[in-house]
Amino acid sequence: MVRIRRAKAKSQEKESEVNTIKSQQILQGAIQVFLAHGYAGASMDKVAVAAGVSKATVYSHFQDKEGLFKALVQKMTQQRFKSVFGDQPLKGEPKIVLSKLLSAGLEKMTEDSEYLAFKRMVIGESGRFPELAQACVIYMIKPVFEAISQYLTSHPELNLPDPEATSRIIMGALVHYVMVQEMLHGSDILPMEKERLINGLIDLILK
Amino acid sequence: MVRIRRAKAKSQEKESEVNTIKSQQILQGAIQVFLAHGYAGASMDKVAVAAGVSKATVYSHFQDKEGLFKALVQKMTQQRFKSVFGDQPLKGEPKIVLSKLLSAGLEKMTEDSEYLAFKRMVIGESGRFPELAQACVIYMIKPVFEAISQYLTSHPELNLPDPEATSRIIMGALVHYVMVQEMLHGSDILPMEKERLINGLIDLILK
DNA sequence: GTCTATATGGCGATAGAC
DNA sequence: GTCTATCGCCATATAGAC
Repeated sequence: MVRIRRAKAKSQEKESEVNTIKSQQILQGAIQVFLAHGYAGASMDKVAVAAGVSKATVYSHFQDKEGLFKALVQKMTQQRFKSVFGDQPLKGEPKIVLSKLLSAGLEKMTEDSEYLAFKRMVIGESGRFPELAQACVIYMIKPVFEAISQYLTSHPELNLPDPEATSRIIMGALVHYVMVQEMLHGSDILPMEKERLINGLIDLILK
Repeated sequence: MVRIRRAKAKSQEKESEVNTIKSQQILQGAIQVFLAHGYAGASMDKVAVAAGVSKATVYSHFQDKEGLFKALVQKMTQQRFKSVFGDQPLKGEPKIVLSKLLSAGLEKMTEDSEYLAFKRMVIGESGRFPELAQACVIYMIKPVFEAISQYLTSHPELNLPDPEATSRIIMGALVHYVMVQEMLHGSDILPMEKERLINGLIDLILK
């Protein structure tokens, strides 16, 4: 896993070519393979086939397997945030805004199987690739946390003693629900309608 | 990954020998290796070395790599539940009981690095081993959910319209907190004291 | 730049000695 | 039952032709 590099290795890619069509084509193939098999289970042969190029071409665009993996994760983390949260500024009456926001978020997370596979992989590899896990926190989790916190803080009529803690609770409830129902395949074992979770949350907040 | 078995393969182990000292010794070595490297990254050679036996001995106790992995996960899921939840029947004044329960649970989860590694692995492999993920739901998540639900339900003075949803919210807040701070190494990026989360939760519930 | 072909090594699994 | 030795395969990574 950890490997010696020539001194002064240039971050992880060949820099000048990161955004060529071929590079994107390879990354696209790599996404399929890594999401399906995980880091260790993904082979550079499969990536090459999925991308429609030869294995040597993969190595000419990315330094090695680890570099390809890191480029892949960084790319996905950044392109994910846009879709999870619309660019809505979060304004309006709390009960309605929260209700819409939470159900939209839940729907997005449960429907999007690529998102599920991505989260699985990042969590699974978070012990061996801590920087990638942190990138996920910075680019996906933190922005959502800050948006919700800001909204809650700007509504003092909610009487929340700690809006940031509340924001964490909201995110936790949603993400954990998706984790149990979808990622861990628990929907038959511990069934619960999405609406119950959302209403339960809103009740607690507005009560 | 999926492999053909002789017809009538006996579940996954050699049954009569599951609880021999050698089997436990092998499982102990396997735990170290699988938790450190994940399923695909773990090799039977490493397991044999970690267990202090030869590779052939590993194969004489477990049918193959997949069988060993499944035995390992089942063993860990079951031995975990005891420790996460003391056998306390959850009685007493809500504010105190909840406060103690939540902080004890958080402490256990954040401190126990083996628990973190185990969750990482189960989630990471949940796409390729759905039955193992479900075992985790049945033996670890469901009992906790039911204990909390039962406690909340038995305290109608809390005025909770949906104690089961509330139970989910509590678990979600705690588990997600641990996931962000510890598993994803986010404690420097999104810092928050445990007490703030717990107090935030209790405020919402008792409010 | 991209290919085919290959080197080098580790992997899962088993045979056969004891 | 447990070991050592080995088989056959697939992995990462690169050399060299075009």
